[in-house]
Amino acid sequence: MEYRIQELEAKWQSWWAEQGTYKVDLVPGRPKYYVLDMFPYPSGAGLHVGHPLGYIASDIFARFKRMEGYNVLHPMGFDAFGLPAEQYAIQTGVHPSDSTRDNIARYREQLRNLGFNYDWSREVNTSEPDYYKWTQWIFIQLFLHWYDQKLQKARPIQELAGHFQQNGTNNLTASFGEEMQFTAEEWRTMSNIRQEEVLMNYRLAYRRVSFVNWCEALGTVLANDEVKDGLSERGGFPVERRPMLQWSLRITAYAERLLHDMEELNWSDALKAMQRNWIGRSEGARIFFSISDSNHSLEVFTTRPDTIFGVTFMVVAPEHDLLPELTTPDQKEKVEAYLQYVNSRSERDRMSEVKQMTGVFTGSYVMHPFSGEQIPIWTAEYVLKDYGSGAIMAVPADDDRDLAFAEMAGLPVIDIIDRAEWPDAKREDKVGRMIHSDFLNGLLVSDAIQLVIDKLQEKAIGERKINYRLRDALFSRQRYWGEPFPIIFDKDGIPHPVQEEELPVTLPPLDNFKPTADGHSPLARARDWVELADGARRETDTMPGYAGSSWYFLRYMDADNPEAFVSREALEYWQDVDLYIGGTEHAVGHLMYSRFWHKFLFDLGYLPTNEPFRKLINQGMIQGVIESIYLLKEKVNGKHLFRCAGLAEADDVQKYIQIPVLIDYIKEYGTDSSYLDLESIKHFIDWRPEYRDAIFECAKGTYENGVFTPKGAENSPHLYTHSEVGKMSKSKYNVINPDDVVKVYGADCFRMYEMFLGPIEQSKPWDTKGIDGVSKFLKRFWTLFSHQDQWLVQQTGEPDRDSLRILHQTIQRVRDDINRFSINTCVSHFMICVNELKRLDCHHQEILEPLVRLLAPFAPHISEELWHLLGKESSVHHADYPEVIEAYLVADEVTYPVSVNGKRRAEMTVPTDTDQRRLEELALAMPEIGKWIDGLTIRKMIVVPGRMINIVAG
RNA sequence: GCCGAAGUGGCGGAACUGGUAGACGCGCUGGACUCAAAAUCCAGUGUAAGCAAUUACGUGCGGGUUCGAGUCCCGCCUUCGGCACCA
Repeated sequence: MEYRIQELEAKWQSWWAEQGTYKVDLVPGRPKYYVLDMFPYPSGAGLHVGHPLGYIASDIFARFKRMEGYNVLHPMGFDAFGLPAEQYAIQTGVHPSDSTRDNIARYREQLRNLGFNYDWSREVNTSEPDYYKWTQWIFIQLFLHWYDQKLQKARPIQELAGHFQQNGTNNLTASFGEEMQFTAEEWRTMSNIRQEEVLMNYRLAYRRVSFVNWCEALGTVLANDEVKDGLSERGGFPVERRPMLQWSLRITAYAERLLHDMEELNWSDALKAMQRNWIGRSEGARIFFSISDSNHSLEVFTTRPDTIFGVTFMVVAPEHDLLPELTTPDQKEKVEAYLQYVNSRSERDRMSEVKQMTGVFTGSYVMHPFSGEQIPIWTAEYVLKDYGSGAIMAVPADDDRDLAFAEMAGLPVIDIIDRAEWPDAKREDKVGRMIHSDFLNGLLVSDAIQLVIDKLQEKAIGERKINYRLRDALFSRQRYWGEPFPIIFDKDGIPHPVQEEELPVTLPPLDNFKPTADGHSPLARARDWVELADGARRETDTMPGYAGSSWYFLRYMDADNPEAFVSREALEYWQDVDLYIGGTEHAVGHLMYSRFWHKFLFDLGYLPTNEPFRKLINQGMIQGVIESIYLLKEKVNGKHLFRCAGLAEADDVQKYIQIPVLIDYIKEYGTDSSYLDLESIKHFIDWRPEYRDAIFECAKGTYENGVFTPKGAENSPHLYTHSEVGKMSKSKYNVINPDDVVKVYGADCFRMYEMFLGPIEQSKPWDTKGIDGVSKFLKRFWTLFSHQDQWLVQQTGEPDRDSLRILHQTIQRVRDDINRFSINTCVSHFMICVNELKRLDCHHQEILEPLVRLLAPFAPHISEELWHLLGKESSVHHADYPEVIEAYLVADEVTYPVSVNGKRRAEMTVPTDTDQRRLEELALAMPEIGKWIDGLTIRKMIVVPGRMINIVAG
């Protein structure tokens, strides 16, 4: 029997599918285990070798858990709504649902090729109406609820209306957008429209005006990272910040729980730190400064109320609501000019440019609450509208930015903290004694903070407050390929949720996917769909990419249920995700939104758990090498000129641009000396015909119009390319498809090789240098069973003790390493085991049979084949995990390193049960040791049983 | 700038709680088989000196703790990833 990889892998993949080997059902009484992968966006480029890294690890773990006796849920699906399909549709006219369907088919095939144990009967696709019906349903629930901070729980909006009816805003503990105060009487006399507006201020899904990066030329809203220097990254068109009425989700209501509940999760500290920083909780006070010559007051948030006597100016954000009112006629021109400047800058620009302070005086003043002094109000872009109250009290003596601003604007600085007693303290340490601070003088900072807040409270102009950096999530997109909102506006413009029976609200068919000229979603083109009876209209925005991915892990539990997003029965059994593996790029966004939705559904009583993912592992990225050649920016005699990397770098790289080359054409790809030869230049020209007439120059000569003119005796050019490590992406032409690797080496080999590359958390560029080692290992493993046409497995007699020891040692090591997700070292253990068994010429059934089971999670195909060749009928993947028999692990002898003063000088092999005193005697008696301790006094002997012996002499 | 992760042979990496640094694999060198090659098998392979036994040095750099440090502590350097001028 030969090891025919391709044949054998295809055979078992079909068999597993026919047998439903990986299908799972609820089995009451059997312990569950849920292993989840972050589902992919099915892009046109197909799956590349980076995707499977995490999938292989989770596949191994899921199989391992199943063999240990767990009922394992291990599903896969597709995050199928998204911008690329829509852009492809705009370019080619292919409907996003068609391209998405094709891409998914390809992904599914590629995943199948790798032998993953997904239960495909549970596949989800976020772009299918059966799925997004429930995304819409969850949105409606968010719309119909508000958050009660006192009960720390979402509650139905009717209960809030009831509260208003009875008490107005008295004793209200709701999360809200803007602060409101009214009596029950006032509520009752409000118009219906006004009441709806008020309720909108409290709903968990609500509409508000948000500033977006609007690009007129592209007719669309851009994300922060799509904007560079006030211009769109694509095309370089101007971008302005424009207010738009859009849907948002009140994730801020859950800030405290999102922060607090993280403690119990089995996530890395680094990841928790990222989420913690994102939420950004800070304790401080809100203070109201009364504005001179006005009956308004200016609210600020500060973490340092103790520094109130150091305030020398106030700053409001350029978008602050009160700014127009604060601006005096003689400052109007300056303020407006400044606003125009600010508008041209994206949020990212405003945040990244630290050095240069800008801002203008508004002309108004506030009154200091204690000294009564007049303090000027400025506006400056370093104060952000969405953080705190959008205004600060500036204390240049104790804040670097305020100081920089004061220096720029020529404003005074008042020292208020004496740190003489804490010479090493920095500002952020919050220590010191107050000076120049009236009633605070001499107090410690911490005491002063409390005293100031108390005084402010007495005067009713301030209070303690906890502030979060976290902002509400913008939930509207002006796009086609996303979930439509299940919302209808009546003729008064009041939004109403669609009746549950009418869900899903499906996307209307369209053939033009461009946004409308006035910036509305392409859905606005579908007049018949938008316009309803009685002047009612549908919402035309769609939901963002993270809508469908915020709850998909729940749908897998009960993927086809038409009655509910998931049945109670399935939830009671599967509970939550035990292990979630995915990339760090989703560390904040996706995980935060999922946790928020999960908690919300928990509040409504739909879920039994309040956190979705118990344990999380971030896999590293497998990067690619981007290969490019240097093109001289200036044409030479009207022709393009490409130069070898060596020549261009010796010249001046600024004069060149880099043109990426499809890596298939590169010789010695991924090495320092990757290059193009004659043949590859021809390929390149066929691929990019616009460079047909270009000149290619390298040290060996020049290529032009199909002719190579050598400088010396060479007959081929050797055009060195520029190589850099980066993301694998279609646009860099460096995608490596796992199918190609599988075709040559087989899926088992590919899987084990990716694991063998190193720890899963680590990022590394793809390279196949070591893959032969893994391939050889699998072949050697096979030869333990069969060589040429001979079946070697021996069924009679007892295996020898050495073989048994090796087997059980391997079982123990592999099991322990899987448990700590050290999968790369598992592969090494297997290699060592096979090497040893080969050396011992062991072919015994009692050794090989458990070994097949042990290898099954890693190399499922070869294991299944050998398992059946051993005469088994059912799948190896349903077999029990092999057990370690401790008795076999004990070796008869141990080898001790013997050190003198910590340096290893000799080795000593003794029976395992040698006692400590005897070990000391033997070590001291060794001739190799004698010469090192000669003439010295033995001060101490250190013996670590089973590990080492150290003689301390001096 | 801040936060996070990491620096170990020619390369990927191993060393779980402080205990033989370099497991395992690639590559390389030599040998066996072969007309030859591939494949396979055997041996060697951190650096330097030495015929050798052996010795010295060696985990980014500089200190420290310890019988003993890749691992712990202090100070630096470099690379990668993330980001918030957060009041």
